[in-house]
Order: sequence, then C-alpha cells, then structure tokens
Amino acid sequence: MIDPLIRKLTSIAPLTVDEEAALGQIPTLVSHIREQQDFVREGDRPNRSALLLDGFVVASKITRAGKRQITSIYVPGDIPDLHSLHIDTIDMTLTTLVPSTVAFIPHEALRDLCSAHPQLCFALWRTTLIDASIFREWVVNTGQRAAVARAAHIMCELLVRLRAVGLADGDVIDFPMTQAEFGEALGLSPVHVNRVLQDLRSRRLIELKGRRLTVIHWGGLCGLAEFDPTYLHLRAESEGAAKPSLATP
Amino acid sequence: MIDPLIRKLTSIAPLTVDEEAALGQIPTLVSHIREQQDFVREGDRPNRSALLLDGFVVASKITRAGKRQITSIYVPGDIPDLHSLHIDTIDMTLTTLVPSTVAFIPHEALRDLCSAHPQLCFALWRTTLIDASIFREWVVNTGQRAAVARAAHIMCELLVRLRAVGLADGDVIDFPMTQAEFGEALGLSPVHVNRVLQDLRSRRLIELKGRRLTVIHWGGLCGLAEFDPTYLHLRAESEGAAKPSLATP
DNA sequence: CGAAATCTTGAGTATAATCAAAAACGGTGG
DNA sequence: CCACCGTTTTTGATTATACTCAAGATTTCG
Repeated sequence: MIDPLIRKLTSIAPLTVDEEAALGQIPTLVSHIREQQDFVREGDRPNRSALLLDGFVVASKITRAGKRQITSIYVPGDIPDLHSLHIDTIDMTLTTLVPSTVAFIPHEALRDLCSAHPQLCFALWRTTLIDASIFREWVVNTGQRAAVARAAHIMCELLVRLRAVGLADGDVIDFPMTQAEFGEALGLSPVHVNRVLQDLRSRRLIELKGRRLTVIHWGGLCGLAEFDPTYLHLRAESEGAAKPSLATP
Repeated sequence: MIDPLIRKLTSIAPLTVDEEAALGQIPTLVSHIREQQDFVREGDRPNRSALLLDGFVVASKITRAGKRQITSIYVPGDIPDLHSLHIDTIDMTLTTLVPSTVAFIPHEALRDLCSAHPQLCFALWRTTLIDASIFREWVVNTGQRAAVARAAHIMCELLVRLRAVGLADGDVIDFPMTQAEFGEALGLSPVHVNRVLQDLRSRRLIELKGRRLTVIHWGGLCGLAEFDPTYLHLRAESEGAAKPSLATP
C-alpha cells in the first residue's frame, strides 16, 4: 500500500525491518483523484496528509493578477502536505496534473509513528528538509538562470527524482505538464516555453512528444542547466542510479 | 543567551516553563563574526547549527556564471542551518551582512533536546517548515511579480519578521543590504534595483536611507506587493503586532 | 468526424539587463 | 575640519530577453 513511501524514504536513508513494518501498519484512506483536481486548498486545516501513490501533483499559489505559480512538482512517494502536520493553515493549493492515487494518512497516525520510532520521525523531518532544499534551488533557478537553462534544470531534476523511486524508463520519463503548465512552474509565458522547447530540441538535448520526455544527451542537458543533484540529497546509490556523471558538455 | 530563540519559538507557538528551562540548558559556543564573512559553506558537513543572536545573515548559492542568488535572509532568533541536523551536506553558503553574533549549538545537544522534549522537537521541525514556506513564497515572488512588487514584498516580509522578534522600531527597521545585495535577493540587476527603489520612494510608500528602512504607507506597500503574511505562520498575537491590517491601497 | 485543447508561428512591445560614467556618501587620516 | 579614498548610489543610452496579442496548425479525445 505505502510501498512508494518506503521506496522514497529508502532512497534518502536506510530503514530497519522494524521501521518498515511500522510504516506498513499505518492506516490510510486510498483515494483516486481525477486530473486537474484541487484536493487541498489554501486556507484548509486538514487533520491528515496526502501520500502520493501514483500520478503527479503540483503545489501552486495564485497571484492577485490571476497568474498561477507552480512552486513544486510531486512524484509518487512524496507527501506534498506533510508540513500540515505541524503548521495548521495550508498556504498553497495541491492539484493533480493527471489522474492520481493518493493515500490519506491521519496526522494522529503520524504522531504515533514519531513517538514510537524517533528515527522514522527524523526521516520524515528529513523529507520536509529536502523539499525546502528543492525550493531553494527553484529560487536560484527562477532568479538567476535564463529561460532555456531554467527549463532544462527542471527536466534534470524530474528525471533524477523519478529515477530515485524507480519511475524512469532509462532516459525516458512521463512529463505530465502541458507547455502552459510548465510555464507556470518556470515563471515563463506559454509562448516563450514553446520557443525554449524548440531550442532544446534543436540542440538535440531532448525529445518531448505528448507527455513523454526523452533525454538524448544527459551531459549536455546538465551542463546547460548547471544541474548538480546534491540539493536532492539522495543516497549515493540512488543518485548513482541517476546517471553516470554530470560531465559538462 | 538563547533569548532570541525563545522569542522566536514563542512567536510561533507557546512554550511551557519546562521547555524554556530546557532551552536555557543548551550548551553553546558564542562567536562574533565580522561582516561579509562566509561562516558556513557549500559542501560543509557540520556537527553544529548556528543560532543567530544579533545581526543579519543571508543564505546564497553561486551559479557557474558567477552570479549569486540570495535565497533567504535570516534575522536574530533564526537557525539558518538547522537542516544540517538531518541533512549531512550543506548545499548553500551562509554569509553575514553586518557584524553578527552567532551561538553554535552542537547537533548532539539538539538531538538530546528532541528526545527529552517531543514538543520542542516539533517546534524546531516547525521552524524548518516555516522556512520552507518562505522559500515557496520567494518562488512566487521571483516567478510572477514585477520588479517593484517583488522588492516591496521582501520589505513587507522583513518588517513583519523583525517585528515578531521585537526588532522593529515602529515602522522603522534595519535594512542591512546594499542595493547590489538586494538585487541578488530579488534576481534583479543593481541598476534596476535602484530604479525600483526610486519608484517606491516616489509613490511615498517607503523611505530608505543608509541602512534604515521606514515604511511610510504600510497598506499601500502591502497592496502593491500583494503581501499576505499567512505564509509566515506567526501566532495571531505576533502577527497582530505586525500591523493593523493589509488593506488594499 | 468534429470540437476543444494544445502547440506553433509571427509581429510588435515592455521590462529589465548591460555598459559606462558621474555624483554622493562614509569613513580615515592629516 | 577637511581632503582623500573606496564604495555605493544615481543617471543616461543601448540592447536583449521575454511578454502580449493574434491567428493558424496540429493533436487529442469523445
């Protein structure tokens, strides 16, 4: 049931048999959610958190001008609103990009888990710290990098994160966003995203068709993006699985 | 000694007498650091975290092009690298903006504190979650807002955060950055920052001279910035202290 | 097959970057 | 107190990047 969570936690730090068993005991309410559905909203005060089992979810905020900024992309194994465990009012919206499966975990169960298994508590804390680290990198991305590098960077990140939870098929991954949505994540207009993608394609770095992304030249893409996966804080093994190296092009 | 930390934690959630006493017991190494000093660097694996007692600190990352993005500004009471407690390799640099005082707390002591006082553990976890929430808002800021609103937003945030720890003098605060540094936080060139500041001054929203920022028209500044302090997750009291309201201008 | 959504292209515009230089400021030492 | 230095702020002119608007092509899906 919560296999993706176990895989995710393992990609960050090893778990004991005991801890894995405890995770297996967690009561959950599994829910199938259709695409483009806001299932957690700004202002909510939930008493449960959502473990993403399958699909893709984004967190976003809307500006007064009605523009949406996507602040993060979540993949299976992630708990996008784990922070609601300690922060009462949610200040973002969670939306499915595609039909997704979510396991809701009562905060009560998470608190029990934390007191019974301090190491698991720290592991959960760690996942929220890694989320913060990813936000930091996104600030750098939107603040300093040119549009092409910015787009390339998110592609690199997504490939590595999906690979860490076993959801990359070689250099091919699901890329679950329209160009307009990708623009909302990058802080770029849809038109400009289109031009950026054409640029990346003409450099023979990627192929993107439908909702499949193929990385043709990993080294080149990383080089262009200045991608260094350190900030994802994966274990050497999972990271190694990510790809041989980050040779500059 | 760790008074600022107590004030900070209290601004988020109440502490028991017991917990306050426990915090008072923490061993620390107090250090005075001169301005513009990198005291934690990318790649470090520290066994202690830095509680900022006095002064200002920024976290930043450098891009290959040699540009620096400031990803956050820390005020007294903050522990900028608390995440190193659970994440081994630091992926950013901490730099003092002005001469500052820091109390280094051994991770060992923090772990002991966490096992002895679960509520304090959650309180510390909560501070890291609020940091993440601030990063999210910064992503929105750099991704969606125009330069003037972006600058105004950071000013609003700084005023509220300083007020929460008792470091605002009415509507006047220390603004510890040069225009160039402010630009590194905003993702703007120094020249453009200058023009933005002139704009804010000519709208009679702020005064900025030397390193003192006076907010002349809080409502107007908030309105322009689309500033809503929810994401800082302060307690009603501390937030109330922040200012009457966020009337749109 | 047709309708809706998504992607693509072109043209004109706006915002912010860059480059370069001058003015103002802050501290220091004579 | 003032002359000097380095830093920071300010100004002007030019350029580049990305946005907007608008329309056409293509894909997706019922």
